[in-house]
Amino acid sequence: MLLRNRRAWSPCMNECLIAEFPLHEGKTVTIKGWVANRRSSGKVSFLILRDGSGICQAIVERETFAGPYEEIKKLPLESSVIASGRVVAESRSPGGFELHVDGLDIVQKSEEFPIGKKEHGPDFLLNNRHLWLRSPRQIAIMRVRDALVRHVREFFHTNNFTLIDTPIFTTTVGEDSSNLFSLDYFDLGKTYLSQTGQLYLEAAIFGLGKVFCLGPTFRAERSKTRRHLTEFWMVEGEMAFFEHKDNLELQENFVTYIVQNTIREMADELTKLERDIEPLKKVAPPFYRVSYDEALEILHKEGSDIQWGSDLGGDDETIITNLFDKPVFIENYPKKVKAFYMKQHPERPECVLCADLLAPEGYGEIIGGSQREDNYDVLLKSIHDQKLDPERYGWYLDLRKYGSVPHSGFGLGIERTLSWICGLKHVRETIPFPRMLYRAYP
RNA sequence: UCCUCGGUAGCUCAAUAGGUAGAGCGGGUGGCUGUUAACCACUAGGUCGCAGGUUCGAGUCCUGCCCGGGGAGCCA
Repeated sequence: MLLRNRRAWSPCMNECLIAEFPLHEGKTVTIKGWVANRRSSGKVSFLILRDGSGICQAIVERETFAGPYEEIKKLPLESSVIASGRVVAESRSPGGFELHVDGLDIVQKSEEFPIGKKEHGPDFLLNNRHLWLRSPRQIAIMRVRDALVRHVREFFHTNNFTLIDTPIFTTTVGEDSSNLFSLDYFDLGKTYLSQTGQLYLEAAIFGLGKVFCLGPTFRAERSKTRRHLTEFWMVEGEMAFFEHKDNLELQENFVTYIVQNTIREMADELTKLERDIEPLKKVAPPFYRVSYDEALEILHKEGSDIQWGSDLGGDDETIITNLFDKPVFIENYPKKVKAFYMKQHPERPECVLCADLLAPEGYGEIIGGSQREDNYDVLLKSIHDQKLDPERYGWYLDLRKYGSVPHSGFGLGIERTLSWICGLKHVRETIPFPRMLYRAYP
């Protein structure tokens, strides 16, 4: 197991983390944590302790324990404690070691903990998200999230990308302003919470070549499905001199890197989440590439009546992903269903050079990407066609005047990707405090 | 915004054809030398989402509203 230093200080000589028990077998140690569960059997009490690094069973025997045995026997769940005792190998204890307690201080005797050992409904759990985060399953998901984000950053840094932090308040909208959260910005009027950092990344490539951003993104879509949050995290990459094909190759390498490293490092957590990782092991370049036109053919064969020109719906995506055992790119969508900044297809002006990446097993879209329109006149026309205000895009149009180059980029949704990796039914469990249509508490 | 399902004890749910509101978990009390969401016994706990209506009688039927789940559209 990978041990990280979670201690800021160490006032007790023999204080250690539960995760470090294998190094302290036979020794007397002190741990600080919470009572995750408790059982007793007359003369023996078993406390399941959690300290942030792991869990272990602590055993307190009435005959030998010097402290207030009866109080400990009834200690409410989630009470905070400092326990000292000898570390003993014990196969019946989670983690393989148990603590034979000889001293136990109660830091705080908990009130009755709302989240019990049996099932709860989503409404109750989400209202108690601040407490739900202590559950083994939620702890596992947060660990996988941490690993995923770490590998995302690692990939970009090892591939010579520079991190660019893009603004949260924006006046230039990436797509349709009806889906933006707006707010009053002093005397300047309306400003919006960012729904993408892409336009700003495009400005940065001229100085730095390859750049990425990772941050929260906001969508005021009134959608409540297992795939939607109003606040979610997105990582975006933008590369100068990358054409459409280069963009897809980078994306397959990127997704492969983050998936393979995360499942390798987080095998224990994924087991806890009962995720069968065999399908994830197949994630390797090349991914399948299906054009929008081919996708329509497939869908028509499967009985869909989708017309050319409309976007793929959730059901359509599910049909396609179920036919493939690896992620699938859907390329070259009709221009009219995509954003104004996507580059027109050189041979088919009614289409754009773009691709969405659909994750298998029914998880659907995790990446949206495209080559960007680098021609000033074509871009200006798109802005007009989509009835956007060209004045607000002055700076963005400028980028096509001073050494414009072919360039491409993509954005990957952290929560959807994590949901796929963890095999979850809903993205709400992938973020510590989910923001949804009817939920902004806690 | 639309479609659909639901709201009964702290939590998860049950309540047959309208006829005295139940269980498991959690809480309390007691028991058990090693347990694995431990177990056993006893016990407390309810404005049946809210407001009207039908009825001798409504958790159950009707109307409106509120809150939530799932989905559509839209998207990562």
